[in-house]
Amino acid sequence: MTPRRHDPDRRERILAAAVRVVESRGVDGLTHRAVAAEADVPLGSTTYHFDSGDALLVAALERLNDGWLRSFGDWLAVADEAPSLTEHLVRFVDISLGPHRASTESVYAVYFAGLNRPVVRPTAARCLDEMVRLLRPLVADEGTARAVVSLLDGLTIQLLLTGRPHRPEETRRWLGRLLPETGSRPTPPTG
Amino acid sequence: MTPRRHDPDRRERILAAAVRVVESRGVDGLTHRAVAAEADVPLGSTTYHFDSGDALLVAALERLNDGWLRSFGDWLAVADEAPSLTEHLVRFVDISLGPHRASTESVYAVYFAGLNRPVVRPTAARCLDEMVRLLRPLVADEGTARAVVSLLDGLTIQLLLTGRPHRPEETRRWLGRLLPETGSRPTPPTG
Amino acid sequence: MTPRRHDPDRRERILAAAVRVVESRGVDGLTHRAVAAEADVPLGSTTYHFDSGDALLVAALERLNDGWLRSFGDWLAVADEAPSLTEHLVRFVDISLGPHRASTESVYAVYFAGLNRPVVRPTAARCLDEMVRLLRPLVADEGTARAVVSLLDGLTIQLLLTGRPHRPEETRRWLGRLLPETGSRPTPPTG
Amino acid sequence: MTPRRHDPDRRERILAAAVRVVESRGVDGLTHRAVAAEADVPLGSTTYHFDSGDALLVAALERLNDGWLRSFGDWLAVADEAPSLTEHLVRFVDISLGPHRASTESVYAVYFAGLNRPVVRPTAARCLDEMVRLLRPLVADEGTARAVVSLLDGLTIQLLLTGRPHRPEETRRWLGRLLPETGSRPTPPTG
DNA sequence: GATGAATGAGAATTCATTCAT
DNA sequence: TATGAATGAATTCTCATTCAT
Repeated sequence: MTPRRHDPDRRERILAAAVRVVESRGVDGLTHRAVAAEADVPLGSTTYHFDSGDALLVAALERLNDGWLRSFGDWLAVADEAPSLTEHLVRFVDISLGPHRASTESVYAVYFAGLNRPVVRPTAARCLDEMVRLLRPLVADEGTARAVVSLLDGLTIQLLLTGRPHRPEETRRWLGRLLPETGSRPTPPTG
Repeated sequence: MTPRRHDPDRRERILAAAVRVVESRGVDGLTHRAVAAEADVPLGSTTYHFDSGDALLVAALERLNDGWLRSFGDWLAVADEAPSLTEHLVRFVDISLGPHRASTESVYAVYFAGLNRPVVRPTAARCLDEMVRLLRPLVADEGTARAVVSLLDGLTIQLLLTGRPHRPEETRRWLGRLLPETGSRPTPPTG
Repeated sequence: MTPRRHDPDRRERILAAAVRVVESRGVDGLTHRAVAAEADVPLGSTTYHFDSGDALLVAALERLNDGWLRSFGDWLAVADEAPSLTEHLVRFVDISLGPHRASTESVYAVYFAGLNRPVVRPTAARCLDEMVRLLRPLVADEGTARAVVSLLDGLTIQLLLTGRPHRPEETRRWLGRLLPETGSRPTPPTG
Repeated sequence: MTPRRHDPDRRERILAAAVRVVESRGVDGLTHRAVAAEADVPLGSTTYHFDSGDALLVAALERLNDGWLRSFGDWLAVADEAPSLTEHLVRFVDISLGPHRASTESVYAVYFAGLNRPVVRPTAARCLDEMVRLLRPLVADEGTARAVVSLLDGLTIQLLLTGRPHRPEETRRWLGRLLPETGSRPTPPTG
């Protein structure tokens, strides 16, 4: 480890390292020690900036979520370039399970952490709520958005766990049932 | 701890204790020591019967799955008493999130443990595949079964994490889209 | 923590906080960090004003002693209003173990900290010597004063540790043996 | 550290080492690490036998007490060889502060620990009660025994802390006031 | 077979202190 | 002068696993 007495971005570098640790070793592998090694920083430095394991965990998972939500938002932002929302989402699943599989696994690991540890539950919940919020303007109502997110989550988890290849035509079939796209514009939110 | 020399059900009791440990402390809390304490058995006894941590983990999660699958299977077995399959599944979600919430949380913890640890991935996959297999005879085809399981999983996880109350009419609405029950009998599997 | 730049009483406030920390968490709980939190002051500020742990410890214990000695002195100052010195001291024990129990425990913690840590030994010794000095004018000679302080200390410690209730008539009985009050005035110090 | 796979007296040796650590470094210096080093045993071995710091502390202090109480008991057992009980106790103080000063300091450190930490309070209380019990048959009543123990404790603490030399004639003077030895045998307990 | 004991690794955490600003 | 940041050393504790009996 290079000694570095004055290092203004220390906290930032630690956090980035924490994310990399989660991505490479899973949520359980996130320890102060692992992060210190990954960030090339003394152990005490990690505990200085994140004084408890929970603090480190929550910060890392928040950042992971942010990245995922940004991707999702960016993707939805160009939904109008696709033939249909269904098609656009099918493609999202495809990418999530293909080139982005690693980060997809990490995000679903956040859900897991949320089930086991009360401290991260808000983080996991925020991720879900935010996905719904991003999807909302493109569909008929909030219930639809929630259902679509549920189906996407359930499908993705199933495919991640069973290792079966993604069959876009299946995804299209079921998403289509939830999103009967009539050609009319989605109803804007009333609130 | 009571000494108990000739104890033919030792292995069985350890396993039952392991399940209780997972249910009460989560997957991360499953350690030889915790199980030994819960089973009122010496530490060495747990390592004798399950010589690695993974062995213990997998055995416990398999058993958890079995319990869950049995519930699911039993529930489906009386599906014909319900007004419709949709209605029957809505009710299942209701129960899962209500009286059975604790064991529901445990089962989803198995899923996500599967994401983090390769050794449990087959266990988690088996659970999903088995749910599909149980549902298959009641729906049009295997794809439908998979989609229904996905939606149920996604919905349940969403409700567990956000803490929102279950709204049966919403669940009914979306399940109904996947299961357009026409009154005709489901197509039997062709295989 | 409220930023507070020009704060002339900073040192004073840190010291007062240190005393509160000793009273609430014991001598072992006295750390720079705990004091910083209690005083609502940055950590660096505590190390600036008290550059070593020993300095902080000694300063806090000195102040604790001062408070105790002031109480003891004030009490003795009105000894002539009591029927006898014995009676007055019995009452002091009563109060020490009753309403003032918390601060009594702290002061005896100072004594014993003196046994463990050479740096505080002078502080503890000063407390004892000062009690003797305060008592001296009211009794026959310095030896008597020392014996009375010894008995009071021994009794108090015994009652604190065993949790037995204070029996004033017992205290009166034994103090009376050391202080055979004949009605004659105490011999003034010869020195 | 010599590896020693099978070591039947391991626990015993750890405990003995713990006592030596308390005697040499004080109660605060008693850590698993220090004990491991002193006992020439791996760290894990100390945590195996005494799984918490409190367990180690209590065990060590109990043993320290036992040694002290044995000395005190042995000393009292030959009280009839002395000119008087007072004289015998004066001599005990003399020895405690002289050749046995180190172990005397340790025992009073147990008192200290009792004030600060609830877990050792019973140990400290037991020491006091046991001293009273040992002394009881030699004096008029239990109150006398308690008073004598109080005075001895108070005196000893005072001398340990102030560093003043023991003045046997003073001790004799005050002990004599509590123990007006009339030559008659002490009243045996009525219980 | 069964198990108490042993062990080494690694976890979180706390801390006094130093240093750069 | 004051202080946030940094750091290295300790501490407790938990654990999976191995081993001798």
